[in-house]
Amino acid sequence: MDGQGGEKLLFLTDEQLRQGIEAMFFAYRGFTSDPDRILDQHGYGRAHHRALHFINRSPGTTVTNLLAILGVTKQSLNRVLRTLIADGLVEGRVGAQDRRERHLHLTAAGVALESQLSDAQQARMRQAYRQAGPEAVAGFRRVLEAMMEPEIRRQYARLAE
Amino acid sequence: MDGQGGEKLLFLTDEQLRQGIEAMFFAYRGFTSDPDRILDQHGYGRAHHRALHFINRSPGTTVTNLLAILGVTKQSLNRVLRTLIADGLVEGRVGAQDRRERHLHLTAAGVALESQLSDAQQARMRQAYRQAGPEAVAGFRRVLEAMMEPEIRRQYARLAE
DNA sequence: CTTGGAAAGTCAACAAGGCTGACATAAACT
DNA sequence: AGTTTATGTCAGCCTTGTTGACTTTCCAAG
Repeated sequence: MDGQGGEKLLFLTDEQLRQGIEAMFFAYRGFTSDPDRILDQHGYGRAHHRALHFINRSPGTTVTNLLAILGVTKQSLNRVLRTLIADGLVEGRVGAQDRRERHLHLTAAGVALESQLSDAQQARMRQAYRQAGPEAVAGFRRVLEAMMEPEIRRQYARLAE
Repeated sequence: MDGQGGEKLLFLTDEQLRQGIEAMFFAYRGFTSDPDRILDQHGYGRAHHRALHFINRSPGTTVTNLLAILGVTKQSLNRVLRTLIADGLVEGRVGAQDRRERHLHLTAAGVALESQLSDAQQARMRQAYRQAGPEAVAGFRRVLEAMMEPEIRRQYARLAE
């Protein structure tokens, strides 16, 4: 089912794969460049952006949840979270049922910065989507999903619910 | 040409863009995970991989060329290049016409490691391409290209020649 | 033939953001 | 009462990015 089942798949030459790899590399740079500039002005880095993004996405999420999504150690995340809380962008509320948990929320200031970052990144994404067309977008999403680790893909799908 | 030319483009909701952003983030993690594991065993990092990749791609390229492609400072690149040369994976040949330039080449050992990294990354890419199908791949590429900085897109196109 | 400037390399210092390991505390569970 | 879980924190290390200053080499133009 592979030898000739891949009628159109014969085009998967070494060179094509290599170009796909390079496209990912260069595109990811573009993808992060706008938020990076904004973060820089505020003295933050990409790690802060990621935390803000996912707290905004799932308000009330716990630290453990966030660790699983971000795939970093708690020490690494804590360093970032500590500064965001100290700067009044994030709030950690003690859990109602389980009081060990901290439920993370953005403050008004946190929402403001997240929006600014999000707007910049979304603007580029929108431009790319428009330029490529709706069918390209569907393909883009399918390939990206197929590229994720299965475990991560599940979390990704859960977020999109 | 934009106001209503986007018949199908009305679907660009905030939520869709957000999912695209998350897909990029998670997919990039998958994209780098296999090479990362191999690099770790050799005591190298992603920066070494990038250097090996582009030297392999454009044998005889100069340090300045590489700097432009990688978008880092020469000090940063030099540190990586120095270890690769010391470890006998890369060779820097003095330029024939302009003897200030170093023309970079992989040694046999360099080619071996690059292949190992490349094979791992290509395997994932191939699997994702097959799973998503040829039309999705075309769309994937179009969106990625539209996401790059224009300057970078030109370099990307030049590489693909 | 001198001099300006480009290409390359090096040293030092610093920061972000990963990591490990060890340990503390509070709360929940058994 | 004892164990497990969630979180936080200290200390230290690594990679990989940065800036700034400086040197060496060497081409090319005056």
